[in-house]
Amino acid sequence: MKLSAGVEWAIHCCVVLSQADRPLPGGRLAELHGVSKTYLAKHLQALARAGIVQPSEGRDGGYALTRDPGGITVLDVVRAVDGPDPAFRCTEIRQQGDLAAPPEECRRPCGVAQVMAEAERAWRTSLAGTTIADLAATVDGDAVRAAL
Amino acid sequence: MKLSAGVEWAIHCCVVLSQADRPLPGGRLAELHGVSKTYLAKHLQALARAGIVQPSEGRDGGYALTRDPGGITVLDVVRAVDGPDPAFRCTEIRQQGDLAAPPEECRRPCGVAQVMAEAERAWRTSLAGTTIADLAATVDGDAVRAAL
DNA sequence: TTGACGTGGATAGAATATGTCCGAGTAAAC
DNA sequence: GTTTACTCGGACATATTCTATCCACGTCAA
Ligand code: FES
Ligand code: FES
Repeated sequence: MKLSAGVEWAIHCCVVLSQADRPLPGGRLAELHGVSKTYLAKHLQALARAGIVQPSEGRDGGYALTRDPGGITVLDVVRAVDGPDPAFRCTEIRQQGDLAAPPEECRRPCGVAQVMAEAERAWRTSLAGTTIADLAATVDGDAVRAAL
Repeated sequence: MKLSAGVEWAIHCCVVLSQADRPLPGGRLAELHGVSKTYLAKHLQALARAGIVQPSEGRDGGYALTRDPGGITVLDVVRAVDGPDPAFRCTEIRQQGDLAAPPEECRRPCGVAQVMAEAERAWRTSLAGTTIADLAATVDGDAVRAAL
């Protein structure tokens, strides 16, 4: 199991944006974290599609959060960047091969899939318990604002 | 985030093995589930390295569980097949770029990394709460044993 | 002796993640 | 209103990983 590296970038960008009072360009956000401008832009686009950040074009444009940092959970960002697909995908192998179960036993989802789904639910619940505002409180907000 | 498809194969194989009273060859396990023999063999080797199954070589050889199904958790199988690396890997981008935090502020792990680690802990805890024996109780054991 | 089986590595192909590029469009400045 | 600089957005390569296959070898039971 592997999570896209862009997740770390995106969350940190959201924390920085929560400290800014005006839109920040994608290139500036990349410089602040020392990462690829163009690749970060791709993830910012994903955040925009998810409705987490609002892009403004033209000169002095950039990205800004669409709502209060306390209303954006870490899960929102992770789902936007990494995609909403669950990590475990059941391919219904119980219906294939020599010991294929009859269809009437497959109305209920496979027990294995249920366990994996429950675990992912716990994972998402944990991520949803922290907001960008919570994370912003753990960093030096003054230093971030001074770097604008 | 994506989980290896071999995880599904491996868990189902462990459930089948819990119903068997003698070693089952890897090729037979593949036929039972209708999957690639050679690729499944690779995952079975991973299970063997993790000490979950015990291979027996030579004629009439095969794989058997090393301990009671009640002592093997789903997490054990997932870690064996998918690897022990955490899904989220912090690259310490807070120490890079224009707003690099000074080292004295980086003694504690980044708050973002803490949140992600806590979520993965919840995921693993959930997986560790179910054993192969629990899963075996949800399938038709008679049908499996009849297919031997 | 023989045949079946697991082990490990080497080897392709497919899918995905990562990184880069340039054009269309926009808003500010003059 | 024109110019200009700046932005986003998607299309385009590259690298890494996952998936799948094959073969040579050692092992064990019949
Ligand atoms: S058939 Fe997919 S998890 Fe059991
Ligand atoms: S620096 Fe890696 S998660 Fe914050």
